[in-house]
Amino acid sequence: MYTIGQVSEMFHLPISTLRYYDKEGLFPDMQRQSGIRRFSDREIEALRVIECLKASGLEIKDIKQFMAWCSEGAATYSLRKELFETRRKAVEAEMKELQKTLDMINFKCWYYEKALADGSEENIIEMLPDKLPPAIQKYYDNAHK
Amino acid sequence: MYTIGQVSEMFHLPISTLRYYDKEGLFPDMQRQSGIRRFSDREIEALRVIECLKASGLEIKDIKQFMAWCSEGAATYSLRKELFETRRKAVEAEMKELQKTLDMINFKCWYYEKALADGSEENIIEMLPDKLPPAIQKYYDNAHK
DNA sequence: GTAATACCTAAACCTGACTTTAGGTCAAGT
DNA sequence: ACTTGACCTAAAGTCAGGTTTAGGTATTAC
Repeated sequence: MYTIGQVSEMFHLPISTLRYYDKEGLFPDMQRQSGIRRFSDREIEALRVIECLKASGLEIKDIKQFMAWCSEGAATYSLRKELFETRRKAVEAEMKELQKTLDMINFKCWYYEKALADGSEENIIEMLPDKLPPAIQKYYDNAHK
Repeated sequence: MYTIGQVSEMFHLPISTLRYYDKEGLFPDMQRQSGIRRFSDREIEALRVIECLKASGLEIKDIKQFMAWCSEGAATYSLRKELFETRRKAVEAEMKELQKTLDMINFKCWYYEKALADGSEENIIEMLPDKLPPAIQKYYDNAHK
């Protein structure tokens, strides 16, 4: 059992954020002792899942829905499983997007390195798109698909 | 040369967003013809870079700074290069975060699949953390590091 | 000539996720 | 007794990144 201050330190989250999560219904079963929140292992695990779902791009109101399902027991296993499968697809898509972004960034890093060495961008434009170093080719392709 | 409507279709961005970007200074050199914006190749390329920098997590006001550097010519090559190198680090970090998130999601998918097969979560808790299927082990480790 | 389109601006509005403020309770230490 | 520290609430404020609204111009289509 932990106080809000302890949980705040454990997760490096402001107390105000924990209270906000609680107000939004993310800890539907949290107990209180004369008004004071008691975070049990259940809430600690919930918080880990909250961070995961948030990082996957899920909104607070949908995390609330998930937490409500958790309170409902075995009847919602398949809903919960489907939610995580949808999250998996979303995260995989996001990672692909980020890989494309990284490709373009790498191209730009190469580009400015060349511009710095040349003192101008002129000849870089000229050498595109056929004379690119092979390692840079895909970044260019990606950036100009 | 394109009108705002054509660019809107090319990039699948609302016209209001393009005007907002312009207002925020993201197209510092855009020309107008009797009040109407003319998007040249320069602005089209700028828009590609804007999408890249946005996807990398950069804020609009910092993208504006970058676009201003582009207008200043060769004197800012190294600033621009450093910006992209910083973006590379940020994106790489974000991808690592997303991989951890994905690991936990995969664990949860496995968990609910097992819960559904068993009809209860009881025995799953019991079989943790030593008897996990090897393919799932790292997801659990990650989720409970 | 008038109606439909496509463009324009300034300013207000919106959303999600918090954070801050203002005021209050309660237990422990001095 | 009284101050300190950790907790509490409701409500207002903040911020980024847009979107919507209200009113206007300019060109083409009939």
